[in-house]
Amino acid sequence: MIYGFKEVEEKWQKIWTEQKVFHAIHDPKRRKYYVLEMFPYPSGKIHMGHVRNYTIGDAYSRYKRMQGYNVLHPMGFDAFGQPAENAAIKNKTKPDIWTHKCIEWMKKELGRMGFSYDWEREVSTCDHNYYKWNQWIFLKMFEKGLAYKKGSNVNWCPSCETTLANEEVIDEGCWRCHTKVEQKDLEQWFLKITDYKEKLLDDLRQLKDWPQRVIAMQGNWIGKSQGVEIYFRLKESDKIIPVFTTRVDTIFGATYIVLAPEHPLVAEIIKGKPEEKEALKFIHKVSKESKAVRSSEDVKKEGVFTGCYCVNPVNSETIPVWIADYVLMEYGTGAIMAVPTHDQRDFLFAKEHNLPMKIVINQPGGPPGQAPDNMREAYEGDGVQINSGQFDGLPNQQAKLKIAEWMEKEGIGRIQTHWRLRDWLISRQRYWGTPIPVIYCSKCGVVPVPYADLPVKLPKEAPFTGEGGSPLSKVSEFVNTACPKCKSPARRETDTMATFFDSSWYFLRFSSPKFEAGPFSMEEAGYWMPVDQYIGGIEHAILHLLYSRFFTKFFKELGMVAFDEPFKKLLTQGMVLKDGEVMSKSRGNIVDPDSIIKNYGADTLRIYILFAAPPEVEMEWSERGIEGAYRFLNRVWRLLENKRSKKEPPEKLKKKMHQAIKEVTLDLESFKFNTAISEIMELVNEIYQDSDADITEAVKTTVLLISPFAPHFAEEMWQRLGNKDSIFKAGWPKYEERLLEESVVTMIIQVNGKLRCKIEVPAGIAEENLKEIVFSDEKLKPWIEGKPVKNLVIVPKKLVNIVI
RNA sequence: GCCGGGAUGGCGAAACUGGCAAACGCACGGGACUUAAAAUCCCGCGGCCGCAAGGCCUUGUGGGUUCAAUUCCCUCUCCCGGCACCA
Repeated sequence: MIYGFKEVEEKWQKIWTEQKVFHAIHDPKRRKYYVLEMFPYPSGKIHMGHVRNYTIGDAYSRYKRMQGYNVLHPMGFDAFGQPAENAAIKNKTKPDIWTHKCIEWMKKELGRMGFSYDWEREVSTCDHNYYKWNQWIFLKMFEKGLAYKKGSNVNWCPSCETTLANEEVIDEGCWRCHTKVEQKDLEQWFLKITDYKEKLLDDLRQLKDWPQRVIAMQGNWIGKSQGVEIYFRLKESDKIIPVFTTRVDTIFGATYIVLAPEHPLVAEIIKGKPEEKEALKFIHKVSKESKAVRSSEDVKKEGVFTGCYCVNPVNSETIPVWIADYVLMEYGTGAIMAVPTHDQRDFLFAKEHNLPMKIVINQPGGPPGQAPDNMREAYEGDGVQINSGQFDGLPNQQAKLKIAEWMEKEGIGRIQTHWRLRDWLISRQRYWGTPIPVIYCSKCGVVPVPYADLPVKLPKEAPFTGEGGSPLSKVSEFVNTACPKCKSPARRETDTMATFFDSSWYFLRFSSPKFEAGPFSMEEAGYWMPVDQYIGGIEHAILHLLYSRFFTKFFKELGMVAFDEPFKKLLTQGMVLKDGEVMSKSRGNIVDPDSIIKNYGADTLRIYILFAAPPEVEMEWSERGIEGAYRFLNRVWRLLENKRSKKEPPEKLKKKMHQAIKEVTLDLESFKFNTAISEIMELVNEIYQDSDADITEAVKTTVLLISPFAPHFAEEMWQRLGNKDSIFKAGWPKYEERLLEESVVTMIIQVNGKLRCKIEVPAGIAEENLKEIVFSDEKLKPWIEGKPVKNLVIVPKKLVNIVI
């Protein structure tokens, strides 16, 4: 008998849909559980990555439902974005038509996998009922000064023809198309995420159930570094040059200072100096170098002397001011103090340009008072201060604090913190996104669109030529409008929002997807949120997860939510590989989930993908593995053929059954689907061993345990076992600890830590009796006979270790 | 360089708080059933020595703690990821 997956899967999918089995109802009396998987971009086809992500979430949410939780498990589409525009250009269609078609396709494919979504809560970010609230949120941020426009040097992807946020630049390339990113000076809209940097960093500590690496990545990205800003006064003009350092303990060793070539003071201080010409030449040369070239490590550090001197405020020494390409304007103050003896970069530069050096930290164990001339590299480690005035003799870590405090008191420095995180650039010069709800009036300036006028709808038509420039700017009916304040002719903003804006709060919308008085109902969000379990790819470790945390903190400030963090637990699932590589069109190694569903059924695919590896590690695709999963389901299916025996099931089967319930339950709690399934396999193997007895209970249990993983299969078997109602109403099986207790236990007998034999004894055996049995054991004789026992370790019910 | 993660049979992996290393599956070998094949069911399956009983070795490297280490501590190597001329 072979399991007819096709009919079975279609049958149950139809029943689930008709009976709205997965519809979540707001009910504060019940305990809720919110399981969410990152919603997909509707490309039209689901890939194995989606299958893995959504199977994990589905299995877990079905399990939680069976445990009696009121489960929210919604799905939607991150539907704005560039591929729709590209498709429009390529296929001569419109982005919204293309997108909606893709959504339909994808819904069908998701349906075929048997995922238990509440489709009544579906949201699509390109729907104006959704993006209206993007605009509303933007206006709120604008009111609070968190959304602002400024001209600056921004990342530009020449292929996508749009600006990018810092977070979207990966290895100097565009996150979407990998094209090398260029720098451009443009006026753009930013969100002041930096206002939340401290909370974003500190609250990472709350996220106990997030993967370590995601926490680490966000921490790195936010990049807090504590140090001191020191004021150097120019010798001839009294102008102050602030520099930032994290090594204030080395300040007495500063023998020159260096400005970035772009530093605003440079032009002023070199003016009229004999060095001016050389300096200008150098600055010009550096300005032509790309960021990538300039920051590559093997490039020699170059620089020129400015002709100026300044004063080291701690010891009044006069030191020269240089310009060099290894100092970056974007970080710190764009100027550094150079301590060649204790910073490797400064060391190399000083050697190259014959600049003076002074040791101020004594290397422990090293020759005391070593001359800088003998140094081969800078000493960056800890040690004791020397040549540092009143701080001599202090360990440098202590000196760091003392010097900083002293400098603050003297007014020559200030303790300061620098951050890597920059404000979030959200303007995109693209059509298929949320219009930024702002109007430019020649009289009134930048005017936000009044709330009552939302949504600012995207025009249905726009010219998609692929020739660059924002398509919206070419739609005159859209662009030309009246100023909301003075009614005179005005222009609309034609940039749209980055799509990461859309996805920064969709999890809140799911709580009340049709709410009309705001982005979400505070009452319903208050019940469902935060997301209890979030599941998605590691590629969003910074981007989406950081932005969502930022939005949540903003909503909290507005009093719209009561929590700090949107996602309580996070699981980042591993990628699905084929032949050791990521599946991709360009590699031509894609396995289409649909073909697997056709040949083996969705349940086989689900079981396979959960069984092959733990969810968070990458897994290698294996056709053999699929066959194994298929074989396993059929093996379970054949249990239906079993002739009903009246023979009492043996003790070991009952025990295995309860053990399986226990293990599967524990494994599910910690997302160890692979071992959960292996435990069910063991149970099935045991049932086969005892198939001459009455196995009804054991089979029932097997089907219940397998139901979160292979839901159609389980429903069908459940029905054939004589049950009328859906298995998902049956409740999660319970185990009895009592039945798991062994009356006879196998104990391991070790001699000097080495396994020598095993004995079976009653579980509650007294130590004295145990010793007696052990020491009279024939097999042990050769090992212990005639040797004095030095120690005897007894671990009850487990082992005895005889030390001789 | 800093931060985070990892390394276990031919392969994917398992081992709870330190207590039988390799569960479960894949691949492979053998047997049963069959005219035959497929499917299925049963058995074997880390390495070395041995007819066997059994013994010795084995969780990237070297060391330590412990009666006992895949697990804890230190050293090193390699792999993956993030940040980085970041001052």
